[in-house]
Amino acid sequence: MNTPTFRNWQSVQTEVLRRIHAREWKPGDLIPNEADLALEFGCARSTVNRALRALADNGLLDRRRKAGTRVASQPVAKATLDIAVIRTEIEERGQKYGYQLILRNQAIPPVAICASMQTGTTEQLLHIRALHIADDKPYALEDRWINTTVVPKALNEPFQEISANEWLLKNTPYTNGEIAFHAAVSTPDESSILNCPEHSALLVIDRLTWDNSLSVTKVRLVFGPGHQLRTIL
Amino acid sequence: MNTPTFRNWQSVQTEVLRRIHAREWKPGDLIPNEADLALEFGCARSTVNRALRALADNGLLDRRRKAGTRVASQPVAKATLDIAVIRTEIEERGQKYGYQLILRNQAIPPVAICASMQTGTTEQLLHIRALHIADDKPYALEDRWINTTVVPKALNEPFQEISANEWLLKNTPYTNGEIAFHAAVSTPDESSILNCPEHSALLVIDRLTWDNSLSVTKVRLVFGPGHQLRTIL
DNA sequence: AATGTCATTATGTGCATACATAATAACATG
DNA sequence: CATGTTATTATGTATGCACATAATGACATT
Repeated sequence: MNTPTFRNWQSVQTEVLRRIHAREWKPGDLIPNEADLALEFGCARSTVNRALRALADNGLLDRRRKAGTRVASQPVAKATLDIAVIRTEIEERGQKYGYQLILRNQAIPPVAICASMQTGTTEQLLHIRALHIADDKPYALEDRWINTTVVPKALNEPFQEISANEWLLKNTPYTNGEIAFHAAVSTPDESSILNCPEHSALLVIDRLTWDNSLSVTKVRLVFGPGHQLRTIL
Repeated sequence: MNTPTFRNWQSVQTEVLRRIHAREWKPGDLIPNEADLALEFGCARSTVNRALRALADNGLLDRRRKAGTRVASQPVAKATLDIAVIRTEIEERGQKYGYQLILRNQAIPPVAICASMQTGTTEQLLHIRALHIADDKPYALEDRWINTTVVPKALNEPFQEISANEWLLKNTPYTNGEIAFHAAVSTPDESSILNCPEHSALLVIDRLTWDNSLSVTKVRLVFGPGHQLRTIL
């Protein structure tokens, strides 16, 4: 059997994928080493390396020095959700974006917020509540605390036209963050703002971002009923 | 000022990240080309390329041939959720895993399922309902349809001990899939199985996987109240 | 048997070079 | 002036080579 030669790393990747899908290499199996594959595919080892590294990044292969490369036995599917600016998200779906500021003041947040943001319990933060609107219908309720020690410039922003969501993403650097998704029953308050029946099930996203060891902002986004987050595997 | 030399692609990446965070390079800015950066950093162009490519993969940079590399103006945060086998998920949190099969039969699915799986409306599929249990408490309800034309071997599986979730991930190849998250109010049925109050807000994951153009399985996972999906940014 | 040493091995990475490819700008031509 | 051609430029990638590094196993030593 004469194997065709694979000229680029994508085609090598495709062929390796094919073998995994066709179960020629089963989960847990050790696959040939880079040098051998390079020989077989008629390309350089670095080309094979590139292909296998990409697959390992996607969780399909486990690689360890000396131990070799094996097909992941628990093929962990990685769902990558793109968290964009809400305005962009809405506009990309061809809907009209609207925005309405509900509240903007400085206050001492509840202790739970203080604790997670690691700010003092006597420290005032900037509190913003706002509604994002798609095609004149409520889309998501944003409830945010901003650490003004870290982002003093936020104090000069009215957030009347531009949402804190958008302003912060454009103007504030951050190094890392956490994000969590869960479902919650709507409070009377949320129901009236989002114009939905009480006790609706709402998708909630909590996000907390840090600049090095200082908390920048903590935000809760409550989406209207039926909202879906989707992505491909 | 004498610039230190950067010996590896990670340190180049770190330095580029620093400049972005420090706003030396702002969103939308064009950054120097690879050759210049290589010169500045005292390394090879391929090293710079590796670093910038990695950052572009993470959505922090936009790169286009000839046009050059610029800092992403809409820094789209990418939240990567690892979707593992539920048993593993539970065990990794140090909890005891339990499993209970509720239903296993062959039936013609509702039209909505047929439509999304692109199977005929007269075609019988394998229907599985099962409960995943963490520390003796209901964790998630799995409701699944399996295309037995594609996975005939599933017909020989009792799914009494091993969940369909786990069996399929280990035994069935797939090429692509879709996944969606949303919140739903519990039905009476779900409430009793998950042992939660009626009208609880539950996190629901719908997943549909394909092997090339044939649907493999469609599954709905309904998690108990309070369940969170978390990841880091 | 337990422990330590060392050679071996497979992946990880850096570098110089070459060429491919996409996008753009400059230019020429009708 | 519009349009097509060409040169230029920055990224994309393949290759061969070298060396780094982690993990392993074989072997020796206690």
